[in-house]
Order: sequence, then C-alpha cells, then structure tokens
Amino acid sequence: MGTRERRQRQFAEREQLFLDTARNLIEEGGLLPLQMTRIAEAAEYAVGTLYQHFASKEDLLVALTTEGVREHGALFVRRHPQYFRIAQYVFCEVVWGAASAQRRQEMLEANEPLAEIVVSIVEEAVTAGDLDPRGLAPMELAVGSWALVVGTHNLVHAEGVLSDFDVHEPYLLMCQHIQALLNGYGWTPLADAFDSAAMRALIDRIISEVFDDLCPTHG
Amino acid sequence: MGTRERRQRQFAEREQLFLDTARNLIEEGGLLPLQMTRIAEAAEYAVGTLYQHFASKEDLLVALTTEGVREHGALFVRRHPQYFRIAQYVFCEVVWGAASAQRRQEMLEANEPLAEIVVSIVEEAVTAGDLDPRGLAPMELAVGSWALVVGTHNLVHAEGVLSDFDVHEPYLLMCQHIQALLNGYGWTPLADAFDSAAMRALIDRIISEVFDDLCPTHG
DNA sequence: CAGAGAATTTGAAGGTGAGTCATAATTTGT
DNA sequence: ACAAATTATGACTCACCTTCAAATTCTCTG
Repeated sequence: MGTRERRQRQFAEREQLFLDTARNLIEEGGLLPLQMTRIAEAAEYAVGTLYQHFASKEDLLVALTTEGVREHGALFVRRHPQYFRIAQYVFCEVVWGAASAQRRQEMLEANEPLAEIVVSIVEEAVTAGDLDPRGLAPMELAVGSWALVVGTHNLVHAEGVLSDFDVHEPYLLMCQHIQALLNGYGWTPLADAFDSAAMRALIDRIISEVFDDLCPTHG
Repeated sequence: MGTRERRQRQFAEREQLFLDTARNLIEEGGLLPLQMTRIAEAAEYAVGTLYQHFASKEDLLVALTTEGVREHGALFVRRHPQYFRIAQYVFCEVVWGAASAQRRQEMLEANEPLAEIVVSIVEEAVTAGDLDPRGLAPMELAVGSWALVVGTHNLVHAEGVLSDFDVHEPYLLMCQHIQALLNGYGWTPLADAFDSAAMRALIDRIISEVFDDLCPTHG
C-alpha cells in the first residue's frame, strides 16, 4: 500500500512550506526578527510541528541556504536577494556549529554538482593549454574566485565599511578582481585587455543579470 | 581639580577590563555560550555596570573586534586566534546592525590607519611603475586582496566545507591566490615565478608568523 | 567633618523567544 | 466499530539579555 509513500510526500511538502514561509518572512522583515513561532503561525501549524522538521532555528537556516545552492545559484539569487545575507550568517561558526550534523552534510552534498561544473571548466582550460595549474588541483584554483566572491559579499553587508573607503560598485570591482586573478594564473578566456570596452560591457551584463537586486545602482 | 579626569581614566580602565574578560571567556569556551552575566561576574562587577559601557551584547562584540583592528593585525591575531571567528560573526548584518551607531563608527575609524598604509604601498608601486592601476583607485585595488582574505576565513570557519573538496592548507592557498591576483595586475614585487622555492619559503614564513595559531599544521 | 545631594553601582525582576512534552486529535489496521 | 499507533498541538519551561528602582559611594559646601 502507498500509505507510507503518501505520508512521506506530505511531510516533504510541509517542509517545503515551512522553508518558503520562512523565506517570505525574512524577505519582509529581515533575518533579525525571525521567530520560530511566527514561521509556524504563518504556515498555519503549531511550533511543535515545525520542530519535527528542524532540530533548531539554525538548522532551518542551514536548510534554507542549502535550498539556494540546490536551485543553481544565479537564478535563485536574483529571486531572493536576501540569500547571501543569510548564507553569510549561516557559515559563521556560531550558527554552522548549532545546526544538526545531517543538515550540514546535506549542504555539503548540495554543493557537489556545482563544484563538479567548476572543476570541469578548470580541467578543460588546463587541457586546452589556456591555464597552467602550477601543481594545484582544479578545486584549489577555483577556491580563489570563490573566496573573492564570499569576501566581497561580507564586506558589502557590513554597512559603511566599503563606502567609508570610497569603494562603490563593489560587485563590478569583484568581477574585475576575478578577472585579474584569472589573468594571474595566465588564464584569459574572456578578454586580454583588462579595461577594454568589451570587457566592461560583459561585466555589466553579468552584473545586471545576476546581481541586479543586490546592487541595483548598476542597472 | 583632576577628579573628572581620574574618573574618566578609571572608566576607560574598567571598559578595558570588561573587554579583556570577555575575550578570555571566549577563548576558554567559545563565542556561543558567552553571557553578559558571566562577563560581569568574572570582572567582579554587576551586570548593570557592564551595560553602562556597552549598549548591548552586539555592541561589546563590535568593540572587541575594533580592538583587534587597532592593535595592528598580525600580532593581535597571533595572540588571539579566535579573533577572525568573532570578526566574521560581527560583520554579519544581524550583529553589525544590532550594535550602536557610535560603536560602528569607531570600528570604521580604527580601520583608517591600516587603510592608509595599504594605500601608500599601492601608490608607491604605481609611482615606481610596478603596477598599472587601470583607472582604479588604490583602495579599490586593495579590496581584492582584502576580500580574498575575508572570504578564505569564512570558508575555513565553516567546518567541512573546504575539506569536503579536498582543499587543505587553505591559508597557504590564500597566499598563492593573493600572489596570483597581484600578478594579474602586473605587480610582481615578491617573486616572478609562482612556485619557486623562494616563493614557497616566503609564504611558509608568513604563514608560520601570522597564521600559526589558526592553521597549526603548517608549523 | 557632617551631611545634603549628585553620581554611580547593584542585582533582582521583567521581557522575549527558543525549545519541550503531556495531552488531544487523527490515522491505521483488525 | 474500536483499539493501538502515530502525529499535532500550544501552554509551559527555561535561558539569557536588558532594565530600573533602591542602595551605595562619592563630592562638595557650610
């Protein structure tokens, strides 16, 4: 009999409902005033039910971030500009450590398909002779750009830090730095001249497509 | 009469005592179980007194991080390996936003001397013809390395994320990426060949001097 | 140096919100 | 139709940040 299956499906659906509800609440009011009771209320369930899905508030936040990774980055980010703010918080030791081991594992697994794509791109470049790996593994090379993206988001979210140093358009800058980093590895797949019109146009296009919500001044 | 001055001095001393006490407690037991009552207890004052110095727990954490910036980076980090973990947490919107405006301002100001040094180094390089700024301001160029450092710390602190991708020795890798980034801007002040023995020795020396506590495997 | 008055310290009480668990409601199997 | 098992509920507990009225200490004048 399919009872068990139906049950599991309904359970999964409810988990999704909780996640969607939580995301909506965060989008409305931010991460700070997020309360478990409110999530349960808004989803029209009792708190206890919510806790059958998530071991703790942190657990729920990690799950929310994992979702973002699963639904391949860019599109999700466009739809949910709060995503990186949550992600930054989630990867703080305090929060990451408070989530359940299983939830953390799921996050790591969700990253794998994305990592494979990145690795295959790097491997292609090495095979084509476009890139000298200098003894580093593909993932080790990719970590540079990854850290640059994560670091830029961090600096952006600390209101005042960058503008205090007259750094505006941080995401444009980030793209330029990534380009420089790749150039530093002898990889110039997009353009050779750093500040050519074509390069800037490409950066602008990427920015407007991916980071528009986060950084709307770049139209 | 110097009564007022003495008072102010004693007040400042007590603030320092609170900060030192808090740092010690964090070093002993981590950030998660840090309680305002415990800080006050350990410093042998009442909670109310603690709150005459800090508007909130977040306020105290920002002050703690600001201290780290003031006592020029490297040495402080060596002595207090927890520093970057706290800093990562503090710059999350949730915490940063909960601190008092004044405390945030102090943090920004504490950064300025450091920023000036960085800017002057970049300017020197430009003047010497070692570096083509490509229309970017010195600080904009420096933000690349800055973001790389911040981003690397973030990835390191999320237990499992890097090791899941077989990335070990993240701080060695970070140094290599910074080197590549600088190379990408045509700046090769340290060494031209990326993986020469001299370069690695230098990286190792920097790591052991600055990040030893954070990443002791590099001895 | 007494003693009024200002300034400071104190810690018990208040408030908030995460997480629990005994009870109620529902579903399943006979 | 009913008993047993499963699941949902939300009032309650508990931990911890923050406040504030009372107690204490300090300052300055007569």
